[in-house]
Amino acid sequence: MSPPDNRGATKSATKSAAEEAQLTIGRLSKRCGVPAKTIRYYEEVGLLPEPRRASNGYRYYDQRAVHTLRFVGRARELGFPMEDIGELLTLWNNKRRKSKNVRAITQAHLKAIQDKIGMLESMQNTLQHLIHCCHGDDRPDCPILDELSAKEEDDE
Amino acid sequence: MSPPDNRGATKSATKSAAEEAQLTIGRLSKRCGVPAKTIRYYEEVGLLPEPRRASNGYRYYDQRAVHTLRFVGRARELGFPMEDIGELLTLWNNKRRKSKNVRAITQAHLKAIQDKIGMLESMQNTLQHLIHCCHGDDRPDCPILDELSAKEEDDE
DNA sequence: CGCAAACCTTCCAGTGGCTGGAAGGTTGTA
DNA sequence: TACAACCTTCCAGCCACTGGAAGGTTTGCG
Repeated sequence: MSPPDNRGATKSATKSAAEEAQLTIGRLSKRCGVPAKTIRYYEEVGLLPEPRRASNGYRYYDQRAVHTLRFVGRARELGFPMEDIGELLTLWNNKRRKSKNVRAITQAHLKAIQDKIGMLESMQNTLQHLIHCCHGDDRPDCPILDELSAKEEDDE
Repeated sequence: MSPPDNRGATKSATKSAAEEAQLTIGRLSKRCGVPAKTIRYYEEVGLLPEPRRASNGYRYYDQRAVHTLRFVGRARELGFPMEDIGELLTLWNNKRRKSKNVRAITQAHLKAIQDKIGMLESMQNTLQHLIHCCHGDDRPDCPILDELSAKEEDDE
């Protein structure tokens, strides 16, 4: 039932750096800025490997897990979908990778981002125009509603 | 078991325009550019009123439904969330509305859009920089992966 | 008139990326 | 020894659909 080793090594500098501090999920969470729930979720969907379990069932993580989770966290911040991140992790762990594969994933993701920006900017332009046209007072006349309910010619 | 009235009035100009052509969900779908599945969904979540049902169980829609669904469709194209659209519909149907209420909803939505654009542009900038730095060849060295795995100082 | 294609119906499940909460066991601290 | 603060699993929900199964109805054509 006892936790295995020096997981509380944060304050003691006596332990050598080579001895890996084992982290509970809560500590890993704080270190990487990723909620514990999310870490479990990443594990469940196969993005993160299953960590060692102590006899009490607790997950214990090593330093490598910290790096991996930070990698995932940063990739998520850049908006990469989980599927991409899985591939990026594989490439990251493969010393014989070709950087063009990494680049291709990134390029495709960038394009997806740009497409989204384009759509949002189109919405933005229309909305700004509508807001500009609307008096925004106590009267009912409203170009915004007029635009939303505008008739358009329909064939068929 | 017989459909109620002149739902096939598309070709005959003999019927007066005042007589409302009743549309099946499929026809309404085509007229408004919204999938039938989505129309049922909108009804289910209360965004659209329940239409008349013929004795065979089919939904039949009148001209008013066409206008409403187009309104919803356009609002969705502008990215309004369903909750907002519900409020916009209510205001649209209220002749004593105040246009400032419409404007406020639109303004808040615009801000949400702009926030999203800001985040995406930040991602875009980083991604462009990374892609620019990466050779994208057959060698493993990759600034993109370097960036994602960059160490940062951690307290605690 | 018969038959197949094209409709329509309901219900259930899945998408992405978490997030909240319940119910229960374990650990750390005063 | 009490109790907070962890940890565990499992289930449900978010948004706005979308897909598919299983079954009934209508339409168009030979």
